[in-house]
Amino acid sequence: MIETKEGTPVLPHHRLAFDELIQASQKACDALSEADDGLKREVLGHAGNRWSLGVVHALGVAGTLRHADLGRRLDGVSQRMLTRTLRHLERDGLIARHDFQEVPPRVTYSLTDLGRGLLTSMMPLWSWVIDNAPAFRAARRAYDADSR
Amino acid sequence: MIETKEGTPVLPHHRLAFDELIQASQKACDALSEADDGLKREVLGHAGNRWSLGVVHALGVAGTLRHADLGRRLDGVSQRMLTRTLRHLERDGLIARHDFQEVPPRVTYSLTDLGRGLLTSMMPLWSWVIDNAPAFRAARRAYDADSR
DNA sequence: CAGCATCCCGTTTGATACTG
DNA sequence: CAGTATCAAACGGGATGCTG
Repeated sequence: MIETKEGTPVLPHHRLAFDELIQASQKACDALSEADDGLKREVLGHAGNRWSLGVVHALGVAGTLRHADLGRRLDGVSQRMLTRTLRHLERDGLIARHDFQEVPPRVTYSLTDLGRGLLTSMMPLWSWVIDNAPAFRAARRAYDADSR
Repeated sequence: MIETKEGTPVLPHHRLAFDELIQASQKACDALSEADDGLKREVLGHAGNRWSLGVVHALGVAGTLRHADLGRRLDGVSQRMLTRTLRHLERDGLIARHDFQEVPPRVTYSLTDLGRGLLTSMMPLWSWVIDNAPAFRAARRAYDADSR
């Protein structure tokens, strides 16, 4: 069983600065719930997707890339999953697909303004994950050690 | 086929402010790749999880909640999925579980500092999604109309 | 080159019933 | 009350082969 550990700080009451952020978060959630609850996870779902963030990031850095270029930059991706990912991102308006209608085929992908917005909005979260990577690993170890 | 539409602004070159953010993103990605590439998606994967964000948010607002309380606040969740979600969040050190060892059973959950950090770091992304929800729906409609 | 079709596997999610 | 057990369905992800 997992108990509250002395090393894990669990404050009985919130800090004031955090409370303000919670208020904003509450408002944000309510606004989303009214509009479309599914949309939230659908958009944020790209974060949990294995390749989506890699594609968005690669396009952000390179500007415009072809299918094969992306496949080379994303280590281990199959054509099938790359195509699927690109379709999903395109469907959500995050990337733009440009088919030159040539033979041999030439298709390029680039970020839309929406895609750039997502990338920039992800930045704080991104850096937070990096800063707290050690904390995550420590939590994992503690959990695994405890459940043994 | 989906072509680049006139209504979808696709800049051939990047804007300067965006470029700087990309630089930072590049650095962030490199830092993560060196450390542990899997960790990134694993942590961010909570965003794509159906109930994780709801749990984190509910605990952020309420402070401390019991299993049944959470079940009531998350509309449509089954006990099974709630338990699974709580275990995953606990394993990653985002929430703390406190078992009072009483009869009848009493178990409470609350955010750890790490969980609070995630919630606050998600805020910019959160509000961005809300601001751009109409744009997403428009993109969806355009895509669906085009692929018909 | 871009990407679709097919088959396959493991995970996620859920409904229902049961337990300490 | 706070779970666990079980079964079934949906989805994500990958390997391979084929097409315009």
